[in-house]
Amino acid sequence: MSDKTFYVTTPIYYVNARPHIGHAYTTIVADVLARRHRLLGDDTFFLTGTDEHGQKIERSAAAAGIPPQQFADQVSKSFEDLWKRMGITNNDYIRTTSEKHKRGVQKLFSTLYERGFIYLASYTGSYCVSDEAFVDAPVGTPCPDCGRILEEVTEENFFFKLSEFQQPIIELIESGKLSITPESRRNEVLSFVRGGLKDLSISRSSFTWGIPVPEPAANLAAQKHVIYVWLDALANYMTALGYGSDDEALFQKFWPADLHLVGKEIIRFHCVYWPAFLLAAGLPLPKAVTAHGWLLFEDSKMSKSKGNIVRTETILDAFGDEVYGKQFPESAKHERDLFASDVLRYFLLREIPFGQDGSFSFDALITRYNADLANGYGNLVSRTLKLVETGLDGTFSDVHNMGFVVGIGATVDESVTAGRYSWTLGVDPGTGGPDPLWDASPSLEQAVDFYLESRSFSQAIELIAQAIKQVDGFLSESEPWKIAKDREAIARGRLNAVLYTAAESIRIITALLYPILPFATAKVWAQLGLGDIEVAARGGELKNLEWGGLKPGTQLGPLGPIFPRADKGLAQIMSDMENPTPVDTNPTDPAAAPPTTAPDAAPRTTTLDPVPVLPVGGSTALTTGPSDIVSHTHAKASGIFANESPAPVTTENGELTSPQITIDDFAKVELRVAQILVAERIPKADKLLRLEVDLGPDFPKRQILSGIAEWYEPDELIGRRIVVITNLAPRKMRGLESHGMLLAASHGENGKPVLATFGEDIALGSRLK
RNA sequence: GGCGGUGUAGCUCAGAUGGUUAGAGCGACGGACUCAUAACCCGUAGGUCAGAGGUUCGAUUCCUCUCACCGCCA
Repeated sequence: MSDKTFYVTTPIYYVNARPHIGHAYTTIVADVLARRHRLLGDDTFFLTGTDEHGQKIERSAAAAGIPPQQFADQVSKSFEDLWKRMGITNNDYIRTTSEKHKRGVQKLFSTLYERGFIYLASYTGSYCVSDEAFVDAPVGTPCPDCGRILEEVTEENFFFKLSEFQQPIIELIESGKLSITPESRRNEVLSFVRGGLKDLSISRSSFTWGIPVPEPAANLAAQKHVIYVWLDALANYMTALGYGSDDEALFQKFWPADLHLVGKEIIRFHCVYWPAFLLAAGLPLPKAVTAHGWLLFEDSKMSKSKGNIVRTETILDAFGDEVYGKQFPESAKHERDLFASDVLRYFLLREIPFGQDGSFSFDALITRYNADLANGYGNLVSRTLKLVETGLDGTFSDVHNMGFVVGIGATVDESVTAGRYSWTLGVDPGTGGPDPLWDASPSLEQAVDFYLESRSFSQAIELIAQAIKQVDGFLSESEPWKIAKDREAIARGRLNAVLYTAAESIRIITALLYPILPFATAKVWAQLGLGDIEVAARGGELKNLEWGGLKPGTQLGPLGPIFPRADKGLAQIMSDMENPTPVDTNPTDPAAAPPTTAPDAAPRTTTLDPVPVLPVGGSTALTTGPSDIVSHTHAKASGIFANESPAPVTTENGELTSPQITIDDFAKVELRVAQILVAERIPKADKLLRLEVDLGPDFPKRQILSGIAEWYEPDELIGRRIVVITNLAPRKMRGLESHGMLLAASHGENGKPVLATFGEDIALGSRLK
């Protein structure tokens, strides 16, 4: 093990939302880097975890009717469980509700206070509950960030003297002491800081779900304060290492971090606030912050309100069971998970130029998998090793090189823009020896290393993919299957040479792919007869790769498919898993169903989670962006809400409401008792609220859109028992589907709705008749 | 409104400090092979390099403007 340490972090994920593919993306990137550094021999620490404090969590927990800690425990566990399923190799899992963390945060706060960077002051302004921040926009208007209505809040708060750090931070960034990538993000941060920094409020007294401001500062304030969630959250990077605890050994060893991986939406917190806190506290600063883009589903941003969030579990289950499980019916679930995780890792890193927003779709995932992994890498391994098995009895007699040079045709120079290189194998059918010209070239490994270090994952993989194609092409040209039919000794020597060249190339390629495909490369490694790839990684066998590592006499392991082809139908399966058909208790006459009229129909319909879920309040997750900005192409709120409106104009089908009906007509309407679990505004929709309602254990939870936003605040609705028409045909509004409507009386001139409710206790799901 | 970015083959994207026929992968079509996971290999796509103007012997690559989309800030 080298003396070098490497400390990489993901953001800690906010437990307001359950994990989705965006979280997995960040975590995968960190895992790839951690694995790469471990195999290089660096003493590596990889941290992830969850961010659990704040008003949003407090409110979501209240909505769920459970204490915040219990709420946080449940969601945090869902993240941790997912990382385990995916074989993520984080060294620790930090939770901001842990005692260790709380003490560390209080120490940081105290340090800042003692050093004179914190003062108490009163402030009145527009406050966004969702973002937990004062916002520079009028009270009552939507938050420019997330679209939720701003509230006026007056608070006596502790402030951090951020304004004193403008110059130091500019210098820090310009000098490169703090590296920010991609370049565009760096420029954004710089221009933000140049625009001036205001002192930052770093405490809250309007809620209690947070870490208390410690003595003696706390004594200054009339009320109890909790520490601002961002100060709380950012400190995790140190508290996980024991900062502020009795044992700071890890902190001494690994701090400062080599790399904070973040989503582009939280770059400012990491590149301005965080360095300022550390400068003020007199602590070393992280070396680099790298921001990645967002994952779009097909072409639109994933968001809860659009219902197009892809859950990682869907991919694990679908690829694991439908692809791997079909090929290996006896395989354990854990093995399937790891296989599917590899597929996702490969896709995200290969398909998306790192730093940019990337498009995710099930079709693209399957296409990429089949083309690169099944038909490419997997097939190459398969055809090569089967020939070795049948033609050479599974072993080689000697090291050969049919003119393959594991080099590239350009000098790797960090000043050179990424993307200039292509890997060229110096195939020399004549001499069979490496072309001396190539010897001076950087190796494929060096080139891949360069790209990985610069976080150009797609280019690193592309280079490897080219190598795979080259070897495949070499095999096709050399036609070893024809040589194998000739039993002459000379032919046998040539067969040895051809197949050794291919197999050794595969070994090198496999070693390079290990951080990206830890599960699949382990299988290939074993098939090559090289044993356990994890052992090889720890033993330094996956670095400084040189030709000849595959020793003559090594017997191949048992062969078998690595990447079974995925059927195109898998896309539909995954899509269905994300969009379970809503259970209609009364099947609707299709002819009566109104057409889906939303002009801007979202690519996918809304999601009603098929498994019992925690109700979730807001919609912002750390890595997915400040939320659900509805595209401007969405139509303005209009008459399509008529069916939701209390105004007695028309029904869903446009019938007048006045004519008499029979008891049979009434019997067609299914009314049931429901409880509102989640209520939230839909960005840029003035009238519409999105509700999730519980109809008791016999029915799935469902989403209802209701045009009552002008009269009801979301929070006052949560927990209320209401009446819902459950067999109304689903209707799509603003890209979301509404499955039913709620009953309300119209009141007064402007038709203010009053929700129908009950004076007595009543079981959820009970039918009104 | 200010600053910045992006706009290249059906799709996803490379690329050029300005210069012979603008590239790759995927998809599609044709062919070949049959060792391999119906895979691999070879060939085919004629795209006004968003639009207009300018600089230049010459621009898709530089400059200006326009349009579209996006980001940061206000």
